[in-house]
Amino acid sequence: MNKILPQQFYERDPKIVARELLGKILWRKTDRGIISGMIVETESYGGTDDPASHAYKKITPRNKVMFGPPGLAYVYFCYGMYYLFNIVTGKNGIPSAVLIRAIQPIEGIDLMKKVRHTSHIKDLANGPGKLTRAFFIDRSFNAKPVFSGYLLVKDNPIKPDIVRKKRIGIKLGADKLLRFYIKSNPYVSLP
DNA sequence: GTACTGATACTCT
DNA sequence: GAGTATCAGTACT
Repeated sequence: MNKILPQQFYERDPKIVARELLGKILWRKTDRGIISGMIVETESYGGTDDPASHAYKKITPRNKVMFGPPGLAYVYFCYGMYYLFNIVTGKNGIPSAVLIRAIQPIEGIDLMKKVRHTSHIKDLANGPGKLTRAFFIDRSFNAKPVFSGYLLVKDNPIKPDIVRKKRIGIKLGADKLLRFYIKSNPYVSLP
């Protein structure tokens, strides 16, 4: 069994954490079974110099988790239908987070197919809104740690080839190279 | 195969 | 009251 990544893993610059999270395992226990997958795509948000970050302007009730201690989940509701799953990084008081954008399914594929109403494995979690549905993630996970409980990130010894690209779906700060994904992996959301 | 549009509800101003 | 770190379906070529 792979080791759970410790809280100190997240207590670093979000750009480093986003890169090192690639290839790691996202693990979820539900009352309908175990779900797991490899993280294949992430984006880094944060610092006070990133205009795309929710925490760019000031602290609000919604984004206060980003200012808190590292290793907590930041689940954000967007476009009326979708939850986006982030992990808070950096030291306590510094607002930053890593958005998990895509997962390669490993365990619980049949369960994901039922929830997602598709039989295409590639479409199960190749996008931030899709993966939260496939993993049963909702707002109740906001501010919950990812190093204990029913939603965990585990270590994985592989060393993937990493590509660095522009971020997706945002307006401000869109040209920053803060999106990372595993090279030639078919499960990323966009090439 | 690609391009465009509507759905939808929560949060901050 | 407006904007949003998106997805899926429809309409084309």
